Amino acid sequence: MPADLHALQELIGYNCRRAYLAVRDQAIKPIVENGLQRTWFTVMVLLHRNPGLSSREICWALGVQPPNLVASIASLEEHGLVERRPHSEDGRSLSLRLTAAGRRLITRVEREVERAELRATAMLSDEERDTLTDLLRRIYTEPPVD
Amino acid sequence: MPADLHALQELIGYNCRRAYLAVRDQAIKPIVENGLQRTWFTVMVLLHRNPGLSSREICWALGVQPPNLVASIASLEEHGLVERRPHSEDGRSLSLRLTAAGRRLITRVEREVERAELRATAMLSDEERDTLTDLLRRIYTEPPVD
DNA sequence: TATTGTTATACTCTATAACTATA
DNA sequence: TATAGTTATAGAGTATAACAATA
Repeated sequence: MPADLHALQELIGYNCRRAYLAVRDQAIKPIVENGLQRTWFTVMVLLHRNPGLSSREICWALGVQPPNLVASIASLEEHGLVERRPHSEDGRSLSLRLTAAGRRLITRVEREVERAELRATAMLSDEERDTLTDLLRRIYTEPPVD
Repeated sequence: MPADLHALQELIGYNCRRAYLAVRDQAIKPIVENGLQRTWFTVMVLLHRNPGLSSREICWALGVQPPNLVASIASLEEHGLVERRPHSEDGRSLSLRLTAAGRRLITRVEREVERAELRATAMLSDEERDTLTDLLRRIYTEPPVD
């Protein structure tokens, strides 16, 4: 006897969360198979398009707190995927960019993650997938009333 | 100088997660203001429509592991919101249902959470909100290819 | 032998306070 | 004084192994 989930499925937060977990379960596979962690992947995608970002700028872009990025960036540097340089204008900041190895790796992983996401959402048409992405983006880019 | 988030915003998982966090930040307010935790709220909504569910059935419905529900259900019982009865047919199971106080509380909180979700998604029309909910639900109810 | 509820445990993710060095 | 990066730490959330009671 399956439970009646109707009341929960009316909640937008519940649906976002369940869909996120379903997509993540697929997308995480190529990430770990290539020796990365989820946070590393997100940081690397961001640095790929935005070389020279500081740690603080990554925090703003991803909505995470600075202390939670320290270990990830240190690991990325130890693995030779990211390098830290002194910022040219601000002695407090460190300028982050992918190494050549980092660029090679993230190019491949990004492609594999996109394929995994397509598999996880194979029940949607291309148009439905575009609609979904647009609606979701509007929720977190347009600020709430409160 | 805002970072170029274009590559991340192409990823469905990233968009689901950011939208989920934005909605959750609003929906959590009436939950904690009424002395509940997020997990308690979800369990209570489920029990409201499905009196008599066992702990294991709640795990199936919510996609969580049994050990992670033990503390929540114990707390709900201590607070007089949920009661455990021996299952009529299976001596191993415990039948869970809301108390009268639990029903009164979840009725109010559910209404307030719905209002909070509407505020968090006020930039969408009613039709767009329905479309979004439908697309998200299909992702986690229709199983992936793998 | 299998399942329910449970304990113990560990690992990840996230949040806050406080330090240091630079501005 | 304010900010960037960092340390230490604590709290959620989630996962697995193993046990007793029941099937």
